[in-house]
Amino acid sequence: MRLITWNINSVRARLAIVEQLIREYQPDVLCLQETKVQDHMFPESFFADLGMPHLAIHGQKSHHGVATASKLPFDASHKIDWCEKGDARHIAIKLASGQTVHNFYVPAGGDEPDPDVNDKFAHKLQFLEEMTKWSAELQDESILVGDLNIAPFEEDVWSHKKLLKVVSHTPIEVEAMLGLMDAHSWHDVMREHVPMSEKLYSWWSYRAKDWSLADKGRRLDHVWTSPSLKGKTTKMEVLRDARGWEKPSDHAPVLVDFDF
DNA sequence: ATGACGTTTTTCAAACGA
Repeated sequence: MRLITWNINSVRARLAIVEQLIREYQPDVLCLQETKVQDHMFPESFFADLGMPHLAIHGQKSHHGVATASKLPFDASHKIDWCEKGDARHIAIKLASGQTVHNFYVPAGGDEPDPDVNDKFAHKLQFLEEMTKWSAELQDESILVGDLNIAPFEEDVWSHKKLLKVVSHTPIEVEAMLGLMDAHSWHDVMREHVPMSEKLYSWWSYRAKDWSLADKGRRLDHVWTSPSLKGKTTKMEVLRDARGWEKPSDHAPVLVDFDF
């Protein structure tokens, strides 16, 4: 089973590269974040024509939004309303093989890493707290993917020192993420395949003149599994090339092959 | 240190992203 997760930054604006990804990499399951489209306007037939007719979508106007597309039918889907905000940041499907795939878009958190003065950062921390409680009680064998908007480890960012006060790499967020991982003993698939001592990014700002040369990236996208699935992945690759495709997203897709 | 870019909307400016 090949799974790809990708923050697409508007699915309708990027149909051409979604098609390119599906044709070149043939995912069985494709998890998208920041689709930025209401459910009734989602390009369903576009995915069906590319061989992925089975969709679980959770969208809203303008912002956020997640969608999971599958080649094969899945058993069920559900969404969770985190922080009771009524926004679209999660969709889950249950694969025929038994595992549940949770597709997340965690709040970015704004600029100021202080929950007392920045409501967006407070929201991000509350979201992580709810995910932690949920993880502690989670029984299903699960795969958790998506844009979690935190780069937890030193080599997950281009400069640990320079980013310590930048939202996405601050100690308070990293602590929250490590607590979240601990709550279900979530297994970090990307770091299983790339040693902690090596740089590993999935996002590069649009604002850099030459994003690849400057290479000021961050690992904001993640693939985690329940501990029972540890060792069940045969390949992991950040599809960095896609960051350089025509009219790209600022995130690169992350591909993982499972042995089921 | 700043600003750089890109998408969306009852658009042509402002909010948001990270």
